[in-house]
Amino acid sequence: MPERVTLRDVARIAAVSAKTVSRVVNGDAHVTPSTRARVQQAIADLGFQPNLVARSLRVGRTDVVGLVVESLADPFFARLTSAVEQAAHERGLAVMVSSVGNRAPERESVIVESLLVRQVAGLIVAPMAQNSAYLAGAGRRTPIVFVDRLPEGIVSDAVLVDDLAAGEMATRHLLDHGHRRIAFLGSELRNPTTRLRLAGYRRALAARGLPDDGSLVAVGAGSAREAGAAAEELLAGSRPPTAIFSSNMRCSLGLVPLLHGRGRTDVAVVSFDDFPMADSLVPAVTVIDHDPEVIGRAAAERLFRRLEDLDAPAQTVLVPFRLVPRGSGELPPPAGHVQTRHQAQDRRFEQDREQDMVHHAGEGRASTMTSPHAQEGAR
Amino acid sequence: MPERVTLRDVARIAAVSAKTVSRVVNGDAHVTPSTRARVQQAIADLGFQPNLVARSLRVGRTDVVGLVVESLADPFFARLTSAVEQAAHERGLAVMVSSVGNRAPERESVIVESLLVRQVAGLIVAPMAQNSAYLAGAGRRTPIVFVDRLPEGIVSDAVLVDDLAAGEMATRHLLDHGHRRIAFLGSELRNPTTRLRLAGYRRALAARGLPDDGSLVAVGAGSAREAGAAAEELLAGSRPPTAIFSSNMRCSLGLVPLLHGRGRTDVAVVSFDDFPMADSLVPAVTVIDHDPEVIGRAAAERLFRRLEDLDAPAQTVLVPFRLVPRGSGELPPPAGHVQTRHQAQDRRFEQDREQDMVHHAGEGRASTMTSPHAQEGAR
DNA sequence: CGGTTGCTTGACATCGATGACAACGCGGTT
DNA sequence: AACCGCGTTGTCATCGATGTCAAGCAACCG
Repeated sequence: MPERVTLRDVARIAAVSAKTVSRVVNGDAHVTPSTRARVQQAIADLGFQPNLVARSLRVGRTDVVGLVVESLADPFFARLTSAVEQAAHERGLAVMVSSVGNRAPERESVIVESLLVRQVAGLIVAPMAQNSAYLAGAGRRTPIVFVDRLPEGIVSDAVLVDDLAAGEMATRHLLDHGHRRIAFLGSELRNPTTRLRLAGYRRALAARGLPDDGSLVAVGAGSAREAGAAAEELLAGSRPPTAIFSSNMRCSLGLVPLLHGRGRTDVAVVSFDDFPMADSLVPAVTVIDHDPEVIGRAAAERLFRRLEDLDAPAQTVLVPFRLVPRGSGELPPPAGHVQTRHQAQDRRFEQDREQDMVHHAGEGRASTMTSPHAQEGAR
Repeated sequence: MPERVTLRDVARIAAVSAKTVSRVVNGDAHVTPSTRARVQQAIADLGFQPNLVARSLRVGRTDVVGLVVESLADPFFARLTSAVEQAAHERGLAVMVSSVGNRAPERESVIVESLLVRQVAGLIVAPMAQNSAYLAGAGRRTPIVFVDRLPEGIVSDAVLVDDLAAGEMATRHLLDHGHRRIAFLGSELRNPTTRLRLAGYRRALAARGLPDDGSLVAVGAGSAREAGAAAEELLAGSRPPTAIFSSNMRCSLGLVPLLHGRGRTDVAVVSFDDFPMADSLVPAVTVIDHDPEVIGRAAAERLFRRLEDLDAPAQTVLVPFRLVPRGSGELPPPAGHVQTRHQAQDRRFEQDREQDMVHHAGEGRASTMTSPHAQEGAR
């Protein structure tokens, strides 16, 4: 077992003090070229590598950022993680990831604490817990950026897509293609994301004066399988929907195979979240695309800036989304259901919301961006 | 900014020494119930949380494992990461991930070193570099488990699928369905995985006395797009293949959409690596399925055992794979090409290799498992 | 009742690096 | 020649926890 090489070993070989070695290692200018060379030679000879744990203890902070997501097996979070990792790496920071698992939102606080005791410099959290107030204390020491979901009970930096506007756009897209019975398929309602997308769905219906038919709203599916079952039930109803807005990827991964399996590819579908192969199916699946890489990078950048200025007011960053028409969302309702037909058929992207939006949240109140931005979607 | 609470603060409040607080925190039995209670009270009052960085410095090792993969955006590695993270979490270990990116295998050593200086307790590495000998020195201090690819130039623990046997099985499957002109689609040949799968392909052909036609081997595609282009070229040849063995997911994600786009779904396809939606396409895609979760967990378990016994001989663990027939791999060659037709049509899994194989590598030589196991696949 | 055992508890050094501050050497000034 | 200033280098303490070892104390024994 080779011995560990420390600063002092190098110092001894180079016949200088440990402090001087430290200076060389850290690129301090106050070292004469000759000593510097001697030290560097000794470092090379011994293969010295500084112990970042010791440095972290001394300087009181690590160069590690913590990332808490629901599941790394979920492609959305995987790509988000990938982007965070890349951005961090560019700044010389490492990333510790922890996944909460969709079973137990209450595990979130345990996971977060396990990162905090490891003295991470900052945290990026995709909150599962209904209320993130428990993080308020921690957030005073360790900056936290929330992603994907707006945290409740805490004012902090956040990076989000405008779920309400996106939900509204998806629904309006189906309305524009003549559908009047549009179902909403979603996961747990305790998830704020689902709630906002549902609110967008309802807003779009209301804008056309359509009733909000509770029998068309199927929420609670925790897995793709359950989502498929929920969809099956919807279609088996007495007045089945002619179109379905699937409000997240998990739902879509349940819904789409079901439709194909049952030969019901006549049902129009818009999926929130793009997914692999969505464009190879027949018909290809129309999606709301929001790029997890963009979200991840934005969150990382936000965190970096926060690390440089701990006292700036909290900011909420909204990242762009767009609707990608591919076929499934442009299917007409069956004859007898058709009522009107709008344009927007051949445009590659119905709307590309190139918002570079940055909102400044007030000191004292939670930042909110639901109302102002949901409006813009109107086309 | 709230002050940092340390052991000594707790000690002062509880009127004991720092050491005693340390004992309570670490569950040391040699503390009387009454002092223990007093200390616990003080800990609770102050909200003390131990500083793991300081502890790590003192005990000389962190409770973090490092994971190096090609790309977290790749679902295979994402799921592998997820499994590693879960297994680690169960042991109270954190995970630092770093992705190398497929552009620059030479970055691998930089990434590995950035984890080593952070004093990770162990490493799990999916090697990109052609030669991993540079890790030999590091591996003496920090245990390393290689996954997915057999490292070259170093003897170490490894967790792998038997790529050669799997490549052979995929090819034989196509042969069994009457194909005689079978193409091989793969990424860079410097990747040992690709090389082994190609070797399996050739072995299967040779076993039937078929020539190894170089014009049917398309390798080098670095992206899905390139794989699609390569496939297009194959099909445009004068004697095009009637079947294609796509040797990894990236290739499949290029190949399959291309075939659908060109209306060439008559070409038989077996894909190495399952991918989302593979079973919803028409025809559904026959795949060699090897579970990244199983690999990840196996690698983590291997690492844990290694951490407990640093001197045991290196082990190579082979994880099971299976061929999942779904349609695309069972397509017959077009009339005039048909020669024979075998059975094995309706069995759900052609073979489920429930190997729980553990190989013990000799001390002095690289562990190899290519020859013994490739044989078993014969059916 | 002295000595021994056994348990609880504390003093101190230590892990490896770095911040604060001082000493030192050298050249230039008056 | 004594002094000053400046840049290089070293000494020492420190970050927060834990291993070592010994002191302190009670019970128990002969």
